[in-house]
Amino acid sequence: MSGMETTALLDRLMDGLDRFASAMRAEVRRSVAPRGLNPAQDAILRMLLARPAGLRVRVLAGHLGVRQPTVTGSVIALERKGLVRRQADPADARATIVKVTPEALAQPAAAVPSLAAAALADLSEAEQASLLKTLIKLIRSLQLRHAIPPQRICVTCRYFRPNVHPEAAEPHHCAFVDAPFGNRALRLDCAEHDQAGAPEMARNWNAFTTPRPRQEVRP
Amino acid sequence: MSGMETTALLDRLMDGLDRFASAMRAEVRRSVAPRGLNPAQDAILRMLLARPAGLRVRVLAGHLGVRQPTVTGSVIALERKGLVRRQADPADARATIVKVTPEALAQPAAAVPSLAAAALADLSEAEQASLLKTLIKLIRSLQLRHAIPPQRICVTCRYFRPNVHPEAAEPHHCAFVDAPFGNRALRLDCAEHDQAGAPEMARNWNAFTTPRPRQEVRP
DNA sequence: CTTCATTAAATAGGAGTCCTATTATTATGG
DNA sequence: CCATAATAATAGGACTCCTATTTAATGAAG
Repeated sequence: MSGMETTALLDRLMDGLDRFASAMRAEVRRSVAPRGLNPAQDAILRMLLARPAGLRVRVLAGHLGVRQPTVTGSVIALERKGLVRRQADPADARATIVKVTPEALAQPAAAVPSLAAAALADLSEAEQASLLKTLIKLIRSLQLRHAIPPQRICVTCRYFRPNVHPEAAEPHHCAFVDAPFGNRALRLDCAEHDQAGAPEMARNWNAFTTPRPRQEVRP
Repeated sequence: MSGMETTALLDRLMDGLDRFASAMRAEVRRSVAPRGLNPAQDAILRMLLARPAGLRVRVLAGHLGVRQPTVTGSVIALERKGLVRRQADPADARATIVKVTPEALAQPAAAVPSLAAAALADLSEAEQASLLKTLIKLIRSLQLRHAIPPQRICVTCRYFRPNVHPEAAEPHHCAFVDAPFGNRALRLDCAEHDQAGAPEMARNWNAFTTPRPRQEVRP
């Protein structure tokens, strides 16, 4: 506790994250503009590129933290551009499944040198690994609080064996590829992810997508 | 180098930051909505609250990473709500200075318990301090690359004496308040900040606000 | 002093993001 | 079979972003 403590540490952390994130956002906006996209469309596209089987509109909304009609709008814009197509879900005729088109798969990812990436690259290896570990903790926390839907991260994976090689530089083990790995290899959205336990989370994670009780606003 | 290395570490870091930032954004949207604001307006307001003397439209645009007409629009919306007022800059009749009104100052900050803040609070003290230090490094990198305008952070301050107490838990020293402090007290936007050296940065930092050469887009 | 390029902000116009209803349709459980 | 819940689409509105243009003030050069 020092005399310098004029702002809470948490506030400064939020500020810093917000600041860096806003720079990232501005860069994304500029880098996807030549392709005729914008950040929301890019986010949908990136999510779908990692899931060739497609996702329901509702699930997309959950992952992006927006409402269903917002996603519908963006998906329609992407459909007009030929990057996405919608089809009825065979398992439920009410639902729509959104998939990327082969054209979207063919488009190479942005080759724009990102200044945010450059800033991250300036950090030491150790600092990068530690930042990734911290980020994963944060994301996991948000999942447990139902603030965001479950990600396909190592920590929740059936194949994940944390710290089984305590002395090694790569203490964790992935039983799927049967290989040891370290913090710097922890995944955030692994295609081979298999949910371990806690199925009630999967059931509840769309809670935040449902409208909450109407605020009484006095004009 | 492990066999697990399917995605570059930098990509995962960007992903993780993006993910947490998007959750923060969604929370901000929901928490400021009852006040009739939205994230962009909130960002302008927070920036101005830390600078009672007001800022020019252009400077605001630079800090937020958006174009000047965008800020003009948001400021007009805030003016309608009585939270901000515009006045001519006495030093330059072309310029407009935007200031918060006493009403805006009177409004208490959001008391909404933020899940993002809770996730950060879950981290250990050491992890929080290390995250703050990393964020400041990242922001400093972005400044040096002219990706964002100079912040009033300790690292660029005339009063900052880094690591003058090498053995102590609070190794740095602030010559303004004449007190030692540690990484967890590093400031991101200090009202007492006084720019040290490198005045050419202050001159160049609006470079990214000026339109860049027109992209040749073949329709 | 007068021109002229530069700079600051506002304006116009357009695509898209968000929201809250509301509606049409399909699923599901007494 | 029918009430209820769930899925997505639609409508309507405020706002965010952009580019391009206009208006006005500045500052430097002849």
